[in-house]
Amino acid sequence: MSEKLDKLKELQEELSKKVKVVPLSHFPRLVGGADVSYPEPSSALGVIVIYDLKTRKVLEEVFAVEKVSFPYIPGFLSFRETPVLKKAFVRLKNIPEVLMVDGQGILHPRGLGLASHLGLELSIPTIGVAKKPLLGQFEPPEDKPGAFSPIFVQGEIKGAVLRTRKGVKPVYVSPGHLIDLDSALKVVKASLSGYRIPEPLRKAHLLTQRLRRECCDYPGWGHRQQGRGENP
DNA sequence: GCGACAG
DNA sequence: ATCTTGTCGC
Repeated sequence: MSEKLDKLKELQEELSKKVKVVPLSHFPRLVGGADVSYPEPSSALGVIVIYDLKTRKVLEEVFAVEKVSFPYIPGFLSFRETPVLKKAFVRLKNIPEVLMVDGQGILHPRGLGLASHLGLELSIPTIGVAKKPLLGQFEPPEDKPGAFSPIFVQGEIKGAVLRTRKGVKPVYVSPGHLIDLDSALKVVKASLSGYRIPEPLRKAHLLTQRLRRECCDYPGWGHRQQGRGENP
């Protein structure tokens, strides 16, 4: 009954070999934020927001709805959320230099968290920013914004616990694809704006929740651009 | 065997 | 993730 997962585990191990952990060549200006909500148990709503680090404003927002085709199983989140996020991604006019994803990167049992899997399929740099730990050994970081401590997995540093705000629970950062931990931390820190969640992801999450209730599904859906209030 | 376990 | 209001504290 669970040989299916064994098959997927092999796939993850195979794909993880293709993940590149390297420093980002240039500091990014356009940072994306990707998140998913569920208007109903059978459908997923994916959102990607493009945030301009220079102007500190949202440049573009896109979303997509897709039937859920996989259950939530810790360690296999990417098979559930990657489809709808890819669908939303192709609707972007502006391609982000790096995409922050709500979930783990290489800090995963088989080195292929949602951020890594998505980055691999999109061939763009991605960063995993999770609100809870999935695995690893670490010490709590100091209660000061920007403070962080490494997360070890079998003696190797795979990510970091980052304090984004004083007196608030930290977030778990790890490289997704085409980026390393140092670059990832720099980007996440530069994307903070006083809240626990970095701005690109926070904006994506807010939109994901707003659209979830605004009843969905009708022609003309899927695209939102700066300035204009609604859909083209 | 038991507990943990991203969203 | 989702079901859900008020309340305590910086």
